[in-house]
Amino acid sequence: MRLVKVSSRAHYGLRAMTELARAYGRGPVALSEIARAEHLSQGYLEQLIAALRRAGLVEATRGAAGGYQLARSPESISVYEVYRAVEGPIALVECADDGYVAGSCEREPLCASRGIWRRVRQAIEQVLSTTTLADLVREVDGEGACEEPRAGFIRLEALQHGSGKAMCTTR
Amino acid sequence: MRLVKVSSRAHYGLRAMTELARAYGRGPVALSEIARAEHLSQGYLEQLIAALRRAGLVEATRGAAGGYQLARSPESISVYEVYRAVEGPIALVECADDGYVAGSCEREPLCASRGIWRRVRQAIEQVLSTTTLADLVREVDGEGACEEPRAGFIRLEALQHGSGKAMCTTR
DNA sequence: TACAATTCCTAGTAGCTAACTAGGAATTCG
DNA sequence: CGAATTCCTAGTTAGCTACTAGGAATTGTA
Repeated sequence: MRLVKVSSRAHYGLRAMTELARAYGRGPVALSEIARAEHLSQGYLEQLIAALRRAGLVEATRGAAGGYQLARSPESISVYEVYRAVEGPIALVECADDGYVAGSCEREPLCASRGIWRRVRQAIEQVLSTTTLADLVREVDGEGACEEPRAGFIRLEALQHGSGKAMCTTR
Repeated sequence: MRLVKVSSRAHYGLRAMTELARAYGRGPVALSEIARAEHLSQGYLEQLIAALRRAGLVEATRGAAGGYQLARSPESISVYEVYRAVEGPIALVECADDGYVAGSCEREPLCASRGIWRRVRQAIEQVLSTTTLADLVREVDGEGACEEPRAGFIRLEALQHGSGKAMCTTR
């Protein structure tokens, strides 16, 4: 019963990236820490962060005391980039998507429903590409959230012991 | 590999509605005719149009020579109404959706990813609710498409014998 | 009055895929 | 050396979307 939905890949991937944005400039953060802070499965997160790494958005440091950090500043990474890295291009309906070859649907010239999906897609892309990780973090943590590193991982540690309340999940 | 996608319910439902918009003012159109024109499964379409009827968007005439017609003019029916009728409210991520009860996610105060999904949802709703069936049909059929009923079901008949090319489907 | 064409309703089903889990190899710090 | 990490690939499972099937009720037409 849900028409347009966001997969957990995108949701989790973005959540991981906001954690890295918060820790920007403080060296690598281990995946276990992110998983704990965001209450996500570490194994699953591994796959998502691998995609983010391949896209050049995060850098990994292997071995003990290793972890991940943003490859660029939070101000320069848009949510759209994160989205594409973990999910690929937005695919609403094939005939209104990016790779669509004009004419491959014979109904095309008379199809009255195509136009709207194109516009919806563009609206989504617009919002995603004009918002950066820094925007998201600032929105919640307040001004200066990304600029001046505070002592320790305040945000990360704050939520460690869940109260049993529901977490944000896809479903 | 698709992050945001439109279900076939919405896509098909909208396509059926654009056909009804084209036939507006000419009496009921049988489902078999719509199914043929849009190359959709009639049985599946039955379920979709039932939802549209319950939502008060179409009216049914039972019995022989029966069929469906728009309950209101194409100018007064937004795509958003169609969407909601067949799919329910837009549900991107539970914590950013309509029925979300503030505070039910304990991460809420620190969650930096919520904001963006709310904005994406609003952008989608904006596009959907400012576009009417008449807009869609006019876009494709040209000016006057919905105003002056032409003779016969030109548009409906035009595509009856498929050339074997791929049709617009969800996948 | 039959019958053909339609709407209406419910239940089932099959295949896909998202969301994980498992297991282990490679790397690096202490 | 060993603990902690990243890295990689191959399952697995449960849910859901997109149907199909079957039949009852309604109504214009011959």
